[in-house]
Amino acid sequence: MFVAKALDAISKESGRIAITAIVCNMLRTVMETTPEDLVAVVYLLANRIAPAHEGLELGIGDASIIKALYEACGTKEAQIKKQYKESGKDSQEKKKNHIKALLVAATDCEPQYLIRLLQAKLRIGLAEQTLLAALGHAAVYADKQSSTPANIDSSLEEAAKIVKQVYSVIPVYDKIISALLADGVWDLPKTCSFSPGVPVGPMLAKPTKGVSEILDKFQDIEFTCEYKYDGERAQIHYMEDGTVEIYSRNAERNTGKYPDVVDAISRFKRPSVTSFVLDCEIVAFDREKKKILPFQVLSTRARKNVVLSEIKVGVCIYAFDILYINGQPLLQAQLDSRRQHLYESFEEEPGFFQFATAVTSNDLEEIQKFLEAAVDASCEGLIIKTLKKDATYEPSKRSNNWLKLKKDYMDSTGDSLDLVPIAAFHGRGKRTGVYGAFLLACYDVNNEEFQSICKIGTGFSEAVLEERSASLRSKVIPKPKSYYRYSDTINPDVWFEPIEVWEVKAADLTISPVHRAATGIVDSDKGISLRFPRLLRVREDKNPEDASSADMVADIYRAQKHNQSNRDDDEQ
DNA sequence: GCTGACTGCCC
DNA sequence: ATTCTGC
DNA sequence: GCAGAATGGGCAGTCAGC
Repeated sequence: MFVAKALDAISKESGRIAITAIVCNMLRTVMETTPEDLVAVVYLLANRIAPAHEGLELGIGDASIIKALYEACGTKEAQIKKQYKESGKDSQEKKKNHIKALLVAATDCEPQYLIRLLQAKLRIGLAEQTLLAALGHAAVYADKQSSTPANIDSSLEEAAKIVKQVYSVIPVYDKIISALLADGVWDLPKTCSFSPGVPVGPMLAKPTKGVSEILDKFQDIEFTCEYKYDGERAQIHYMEDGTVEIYSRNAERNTGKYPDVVDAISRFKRPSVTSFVLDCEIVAFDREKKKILPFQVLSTRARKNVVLSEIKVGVCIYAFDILYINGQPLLQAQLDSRRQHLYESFEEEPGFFQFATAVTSNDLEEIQKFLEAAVDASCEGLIIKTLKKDATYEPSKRSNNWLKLKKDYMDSTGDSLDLVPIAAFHGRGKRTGVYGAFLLACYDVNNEEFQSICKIGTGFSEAVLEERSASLRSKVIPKPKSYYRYSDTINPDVWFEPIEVWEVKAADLTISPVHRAATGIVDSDKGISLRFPRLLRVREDKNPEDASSADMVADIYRAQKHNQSNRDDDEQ
């Protein structure tokens, strides 16, 4: 099959330029021969079946693929599973071969079905941004009049930029492609542009290690600081006809999850406002105690067809930006002007709708204090934003105009623990042949046992991952030790002797349904786990018995803002 | 009707 | 989410 | 610095099997 061959060619290339060229050529061919197929081909390459906000999903994951392969080829399931996980590369190949073989043998609708299986992850170095660039390039070639060979390269670059920009504002391939085929790239920003009701890619922030780095990056620029709330990013669209849509960070339609938010709009919107697009964070909120609740509480909310009267977790909207007001897009406006619109157009209602707490200062100590205050108010940290210059809203971009500062990014602060790898999982893709993730444990001194606390799979350079895999491979044991505490549902590929100690950083500690650290100390039968665990370094100087103890884990958990039962234990 | 595995989507 | 890496 | 690809905890929703 034509597409399959192209994918194969792409997977053999590593350079983005080469990949873009292959995709571009494929798209050109389709445009010239069967333009009506272009949308389908693009969706195929994008690994999607519909725009995110339309909420279609496949419901096919690894487990189903393994089973399907089993049923289709009659190989033993266990064997495939083994190949698939154990020797990733081999199994990747085999899997591909299986699918290839099936494609060859397939009839009628089968190929389509099998290709869908592939959709889980393409992992061939082609993703959205490259596809968009290729689409732009292909459109230049299709536009015979304008492209003079002399400046073809800059034309290609410009076209890629246009397509990416347009996609960030209206992420609907169907619309972009039909506009592209009808009127070409150069007019695309006019023929296909932002429209209320369609989610805009939310602007993202770059991680930053400390206040001094911020002052460094924003040397002569005016900037402002805001609390970074720990909830769910939301983009609220309010249309002229009164319709409301709420979109997630990844452009999923969340309207049905937040009827309470929809209901509150008429109260916090000023009467003069006839339409808007609001950028905000939805945060779980205890209105009786007037307290922000942890993300984990927010995530227990029902997600589909929620009925207003049955809501158990109240929610407060923290608004921080506005992209559209009364028919006028504000994406090109500077933040100070967008903020002015924001403050003028809405009214705060404590516990329901508030503006993100903000301070404008360039004093290191003041910002440091503001960060402390943010953490004290149950926030993750700060977002620091340019205010008047280079301060437009840049959809989908992790722009330098927004920086995020969290306590756990800073070298000197944040929770770091010393933990013992007791098991591992075979890596896939570029981790083939080494372990892809490890199961970590703390040490319970009292019971002399190692209790699982989290898995870890990030923070390793390739070299370190190679070293640790080699080192631990010689410590594999056939069965877990009797003094390992873990859940049966974990199912690692290999178990280890307790030998090494790794220093691990985390953003938070959470009560876990699966991990066993400190079980019986803060909760009678649930353990503690880590949020966003990553490897800092290997502690060559420590023995497993010197790892963080269950008691220490419990202490760190209790020290977290959210978990303090009352305020009496705070220092004066 | 309940349970557990799987999936998708939040972070 | 966080992190690393090829280009 | 971008883009992509490794990987984390944990929730509700879904569905097969008991």
